Amino acid sequence: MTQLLEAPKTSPAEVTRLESFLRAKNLKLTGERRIILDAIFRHESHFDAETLHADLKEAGSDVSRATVYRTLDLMVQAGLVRKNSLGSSHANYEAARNDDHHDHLICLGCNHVIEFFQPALEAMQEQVCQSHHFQLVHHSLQIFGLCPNCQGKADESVIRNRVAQLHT
Amino acid sequence: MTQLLEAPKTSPAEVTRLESFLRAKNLKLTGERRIILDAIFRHESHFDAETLHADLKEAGSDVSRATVYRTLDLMVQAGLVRKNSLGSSHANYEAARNDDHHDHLICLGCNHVIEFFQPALEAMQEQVCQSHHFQLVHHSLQIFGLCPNCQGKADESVIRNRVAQLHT
DNA sequence: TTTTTTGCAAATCGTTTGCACGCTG
DNA sequence: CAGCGTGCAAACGATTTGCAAAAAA
Repeated sequence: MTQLLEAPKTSPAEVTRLESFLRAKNLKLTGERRIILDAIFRHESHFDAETLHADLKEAGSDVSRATVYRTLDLMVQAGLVRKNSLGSSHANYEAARNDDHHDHLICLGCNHVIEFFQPALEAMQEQVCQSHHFQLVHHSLQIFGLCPNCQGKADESVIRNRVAQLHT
Repeated sequence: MTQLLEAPKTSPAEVTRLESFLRAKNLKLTGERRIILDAIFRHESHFDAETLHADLKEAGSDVSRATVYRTLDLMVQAGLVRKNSLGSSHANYEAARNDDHHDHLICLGCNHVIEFFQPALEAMQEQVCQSHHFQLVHHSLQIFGLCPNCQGKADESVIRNRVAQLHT
């Protein structure tokens, strides 16, 4: 929730990771890539390409929208960023700080996102795959509903409608 | 509007369900809506708006694309159709034949979709919600990987790339 | 008749791309 | 210097919308 306006300081670990990814692919570490990586890791939570682009502009870095998209893509490939939709029709991203895989609870009332990790759930998915002789590569679990704050307050029909429009 | 000539046979149950939904909302049962409902339930599996529109055209029913989209939306609200993305950037739909909720295994090699239902998995999601005082309304679980046929055959880097592009 | 629906085409939204120029290795 | 990267603006694909004409209640 805290918006950091100061102190960029991307952890050196991330820069290093990006560097080796780029080197391995004969790609270059440009100023724009540094700046974007930095802006990404300044976000505490989820963000989208538009927001990121706005952030950069506000910070005085006029990186083009095209470059933002291209770079986000690159970061995803490098494993530095994760991409989710969270039910919306446009992509959302989050910095991959550790290797902390998690799933999401998404509030249909206020759009608040809660992250959770449940090993038993993961294990059971593995099991499902095994029983179908299916080789698991990736999975996405999104749970939509109402956070404690929004329970009772939300209009039933509005919620129904939102559910019908979800892009999941 | 044009009439279908061959063995439509939407189960009367579906028509009835649509009728009562429409009546409850003071909406009208038009020829287009009948025809589209019919086309939807003729699909065994998943389909998208474009495909459905093409089907209709091929069958001689020239329903406009706009109406297809509008009607799919309506059907989702009526609970007659379910909407998923299956990882793609456009919406996919499937007729809701019973109340058979299920999740999906999606092959990154051939796009084959396998449906599964695992009660224990559902229960565990309920549990996660409870522990977060979160009121579950809807959930979406998609597992991406390789079906038995595609295992071994798929190019590692191609798969990696597809995963990065998933819209989930 | 009154109200909802349709078709059309234009508009939107998020994202991608071709190209000429600029920068990194 | 050879490529890769960037900005720009135009292109894109999926979906939505305003409006006048057409159909249902």
